[in-house]
Amino acid sequence: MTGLRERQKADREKRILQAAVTRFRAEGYKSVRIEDLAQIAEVSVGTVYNYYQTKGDILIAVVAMEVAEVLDAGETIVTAPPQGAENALLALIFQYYDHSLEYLSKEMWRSAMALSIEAPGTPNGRHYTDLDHRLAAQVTDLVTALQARGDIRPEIDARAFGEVLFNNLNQMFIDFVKDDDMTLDTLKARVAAQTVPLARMASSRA
Amino acid sequence: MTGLRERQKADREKRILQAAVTRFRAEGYKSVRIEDLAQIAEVSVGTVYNYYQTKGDILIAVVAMEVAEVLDAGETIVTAPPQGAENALLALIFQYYDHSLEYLSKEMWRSAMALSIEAPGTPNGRHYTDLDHRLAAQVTDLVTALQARGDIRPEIDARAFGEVLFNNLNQMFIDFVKDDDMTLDTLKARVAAQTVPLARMASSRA
DNA sequence: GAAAAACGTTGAAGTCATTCATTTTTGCAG
DNA sequence: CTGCAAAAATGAATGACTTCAACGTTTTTC
Repeated sequence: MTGLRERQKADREKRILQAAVTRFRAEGYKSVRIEDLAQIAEVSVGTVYNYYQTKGDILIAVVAMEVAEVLDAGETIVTAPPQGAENALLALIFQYYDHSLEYLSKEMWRSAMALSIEAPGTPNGRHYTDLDHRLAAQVTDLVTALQARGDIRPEIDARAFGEVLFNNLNQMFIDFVKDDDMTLDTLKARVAAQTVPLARMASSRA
Repeated sequence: MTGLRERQKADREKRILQAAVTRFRAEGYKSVRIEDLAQIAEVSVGTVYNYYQTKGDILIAVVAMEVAEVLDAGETIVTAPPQGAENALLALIFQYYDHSLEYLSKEMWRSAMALSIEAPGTPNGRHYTDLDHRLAAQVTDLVTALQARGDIRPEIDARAFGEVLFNNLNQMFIDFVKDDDMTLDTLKARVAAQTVPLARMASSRA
């Protein structure tokens, strides 16, 4: 059933994406030219644009793979969160952070974030924003789970609280990727300093 | 003391900036070409680059004017905050938001934000980040003032709490400018829903 | 199996930010 | 007023993304 044409198509797309993953990390998203990717993937420049609408699209495709893994790993924690609001929330957040640089460099994150803000209406912009929303939803899910279990006070608005937590961890991550010198440990320490008091305030037994 | 050369220089810079303010709002930052600005300001393309390092520089100059006003207006609130943590915090936040679209369009905000994330090391990127930090500091200042006055519990870490509040209002503002259809009222309602519970939790009398 | 249709590929051309060698203007000394 | 040095303006050239009309290849039809 897989005609030659179809196979070749899948092949080309894979080669282009593979080239992007490798080169973007090694040389930086900005420095890599479409022509470079085309050459490595053994297609023409025009063909790259048949598979991806813009250069940014290629980056978002790479980011999406990473975030999918992060969401997956997060699901494990949401399903069986560690004891106590504080531990559970930090576990999820730290897992996000630990995963974040596995396939992407800080420069790639910066470019992807800039893209999603600059062009929110484009497919890639919307895609990235959607991934963001899913992460936010996961944090809210965890809050809800903790509430159901009695670790967080029932009168707290899980949605609002989850959003605040996510917005904070996200913004802190932006600060992190903006500063090439900041380490993951520094990021974690700062976010912990912000999150722990909130978690305590929201905890059932103050 | 103002030689001809100096006067002409100031004149040209003003003309370029004025052209930018007008055109960026009317046509969007992206759509306006340097050549357009040069034409309106009656200088050459090269000259524009004598006054501003990049196109982004020009945008940041415009943003800086706006944020300067916002900070100024904010100072008034920090100096004499309304009664109660909740009222005071929302007053500051809403003032930020109400000011935000006075000179800048959503598209301009998006471009400026994208710029600061994408190129954090450049002068304009640093400039924008600096403005952000000053806004965050102002929120923290307000928290401190409220604490000193007894509206917020003394054991709360003003720095951490202020940062969380700012990160949240900032991220929500990003969501706002990313969505051309979202109104200021919707933004305010959402942020209020997130901020009020936090303010209550932090308030001296629960 | 050949012709036609459908689908993809190609790379040259277009656009725009940015650079830089050259030219022009200004300030100043004699 | 003239000539010169410093400062600034100029716009053609460069480099990168993106588009598109022409060409090739696969699939379908008869």
